[in-house]
Amino acid sequence: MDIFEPVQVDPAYRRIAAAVEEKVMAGTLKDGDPLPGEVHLARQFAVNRSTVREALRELQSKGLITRRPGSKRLRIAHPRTADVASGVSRALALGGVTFYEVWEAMMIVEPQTAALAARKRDADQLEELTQLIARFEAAGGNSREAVATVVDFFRALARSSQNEVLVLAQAPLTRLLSPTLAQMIDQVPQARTRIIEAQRKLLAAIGKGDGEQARIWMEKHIRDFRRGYELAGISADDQVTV
Amino acid sequence: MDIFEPVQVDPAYRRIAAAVEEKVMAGTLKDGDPLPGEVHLARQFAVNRSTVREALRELQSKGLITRRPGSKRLRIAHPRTADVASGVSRALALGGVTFYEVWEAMMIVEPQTAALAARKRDADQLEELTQLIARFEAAGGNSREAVATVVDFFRALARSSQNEVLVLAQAPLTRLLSPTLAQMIDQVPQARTRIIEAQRKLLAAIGKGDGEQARIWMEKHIRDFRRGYELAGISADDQVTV
DNA sequence: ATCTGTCGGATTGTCCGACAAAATGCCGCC
DNA sequence: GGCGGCATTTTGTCGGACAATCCGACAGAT
Repeated sequence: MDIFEPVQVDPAYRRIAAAVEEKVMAGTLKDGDPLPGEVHLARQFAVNRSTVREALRELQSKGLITRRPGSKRLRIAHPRTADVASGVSRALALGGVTFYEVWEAMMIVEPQTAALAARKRDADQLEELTQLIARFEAAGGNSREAVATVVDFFRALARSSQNEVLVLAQAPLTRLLSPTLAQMIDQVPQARTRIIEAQRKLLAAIGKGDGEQARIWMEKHIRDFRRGYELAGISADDQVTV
Repeated sequence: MDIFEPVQVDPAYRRIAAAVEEKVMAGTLKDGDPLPGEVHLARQFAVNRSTVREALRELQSKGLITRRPGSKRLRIAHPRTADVASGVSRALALGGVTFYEVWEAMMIVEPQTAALAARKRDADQLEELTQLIARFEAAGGNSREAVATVVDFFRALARSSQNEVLVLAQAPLTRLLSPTLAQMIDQVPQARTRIIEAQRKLLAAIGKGDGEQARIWMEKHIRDFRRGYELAGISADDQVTV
């Protein structure tokens, strides 16, 4: 009986967006290429400017086109990690994901990422990690800055794994954790020193290229997070927020 | 010297989108709630309908509002896994991620996910996995259908882990792998039987609640993928595509 | 030669009004 | 109560308009 699929007539703005997206994905339009002006596009697609603009908004929110600050021209862009990660965390938060689920995912991803990083890191990244530890120590009572540093540390570590997929997978996790992380750093006195210790051990292991040690310390580090959260009175069943 | 940050004045359509998004995230607008009509919104925001429409396109592409098929009314929606995953895979493909990176990420995520699934699965999910194996066997020479089944198997397995984060993390990976997976199934004769064997062993381990066995078999399964790709003449350094 | 002020053209952000097609709602009818 | 038909609403798209502002060029000042 179901021979016919529901016919789908996409509105013009959607097809225009799709056309541009297709050209971007195919590499015809490369990163940084300037997009023609709206009137020009409207003429090309034989469509009204308002219609083009709706298509552009869609592409813009996908991160496929962007405007350099203080400029009018739209340019082709490749979505940055931040763009995508924010979408993922939004979806997870709306999906009612609990703190435990995020933590569990981190327990799976981070230790192995650390192990990889230990094997693949280069000198620059080692240097960056070192500086981030210093920055965390310097942050002192400023919990916002402290959290930002921890997040940066995780990200730098993921980048050291030389695997862009892991960088992207990890970004939403830290983003979802950071609000409560701030809370924890404020309320649990020993949190700061434990974080520093873990980061130092991680750095040492990564510096030596000792993947197994890195993995073990990262596991402790993440486990510590959970203990810290419990001490701060945050339940594992609480839903994460953005 | 750099005392002043670049001043940013968001255009109206962006602030409107942000206003709606804020209400969604705060839970004021819940999933399924109908959105007022465009003219109504335009009056509320004291702005032209065209401006509202641009804001709506942006929200739409974020998956925060959607239209039920064959309906005119826009409704608040929570982004589904598919929405977000497509954005992630787009970003990864544009980022020039290689097949090896995706594979490596899968080697990290999937075995542990399988182990979790073995511990947490319920009867329904076990049943679903069983049927998916049957569907794969039935697919026969239809490589499109076969690939779709493999992807569904991975997804069902991730869902069995009862961890929505893992479901979301895994979706882009299989999506990026599937084009080449089809190629491989077509070209490597023994691929099909090996996949079936791995799926059966996985199902058995998960059925018994044996996490360790599930982990081991998933590891073999993923490793097999790589061998299969090599046999099909796909280099690990090839960039993935969507 | 470099910096500054100015000017015209191009482009964007926003508005207005309009219309056909499709969906929704209402109403009378069976 | 269910159903067909008509009026109303809503969306998709169009055309045109205007102020703000960015861009590039050009001339004048230091």
